[in-house]
Amino acid sequence: MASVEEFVESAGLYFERLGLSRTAGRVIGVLLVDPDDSADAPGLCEQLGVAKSSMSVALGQLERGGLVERFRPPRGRRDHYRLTEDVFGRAFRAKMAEFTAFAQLAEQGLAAVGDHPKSRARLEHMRDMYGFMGREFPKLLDQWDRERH
Amino acid sequence: MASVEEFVESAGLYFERLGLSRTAGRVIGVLLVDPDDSADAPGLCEQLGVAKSSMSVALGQLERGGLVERFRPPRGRRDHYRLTEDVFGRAFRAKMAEFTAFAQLAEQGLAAVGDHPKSRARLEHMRDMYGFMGREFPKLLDQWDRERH
DNA sequence: TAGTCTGTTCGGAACGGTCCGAACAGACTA
DNA sequence: TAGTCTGTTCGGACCGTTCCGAACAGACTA
Repeated sequence: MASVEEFVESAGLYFERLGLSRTAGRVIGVLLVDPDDSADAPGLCEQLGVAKSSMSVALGQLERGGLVERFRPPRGRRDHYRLTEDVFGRAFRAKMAEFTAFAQLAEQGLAAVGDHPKSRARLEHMRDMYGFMGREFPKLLDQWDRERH
Repeated sequence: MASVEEFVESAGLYFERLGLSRTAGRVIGVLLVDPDDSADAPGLCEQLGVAKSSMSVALGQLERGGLVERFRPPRGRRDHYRLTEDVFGRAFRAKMAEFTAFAQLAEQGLAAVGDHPKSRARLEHMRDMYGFMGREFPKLLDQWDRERH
């Protein structure tokens, strides 16, 4: 119940629900508990029992998503990967984008629906609520930054 | 760009990313713009071009998730479905649960990892940040309720 | 009771996403 | 230049999910 393997497996599950692939999620799990700050692709393949091609696309996903960054030590031959400084800040900002996207979806609905009062009221409620969250959530992030640093 | 069909299709896409099936998402789209407050299963099948078996499982998902509720008009023979009063409140609360789940994932990591300072610092940061969001987000919902009603 | 209507459950088909091994491209070494 | 190492891309296989049509179960009507 407290082994690193189990944690990595859980992380794979959790991050998969965020839209990542299972492998990408497990990579994040490894990087979270790794005593070193970084890992390299062959090591990750070995540790997770995954082909290097799959690892390549998983790491590409993570890099494009800004969750992981790639670097190469001086005089090194292979890339290393580590979590970006504010992985979690980024994850939260992605959530925020989701809020504004839903507000826009409501706008689309308002543009499409006629002038039925109930429909409009529903969609306006949706727009206002997601808009409110989209505005307030970043403030929460700022508050966290202030209280922490 | 402003037709109801397109809106329903968009809604299907958007809610699919929240973990619903495509069909369930489109059902929500229909219920959002429907001038009446409700729809019945045969009508939804007709409108979305979907088999009634698929509709049955989609509506079951939505009902179990608390997004849609089922009722039967007096002397009626068939069930009707409508969005629950605070669909969006529920959606936000689900997000909140996600936050606390990630805080717990961090706890699991802390229990599994040794005493490597960097690993612990990362995981404690994760735990604290998601914990903070899990505590503060409900307040945001309360604030919204107060300002609105 | 037989017939009709509503909704659920089941087995199989279809689809999208992920994975693997192999081929490939570029950088470095000898 | 030939050989080695690292990382990417490609085609095919696999897996889980969602869908459909059909069979089923329950409530109501005549």
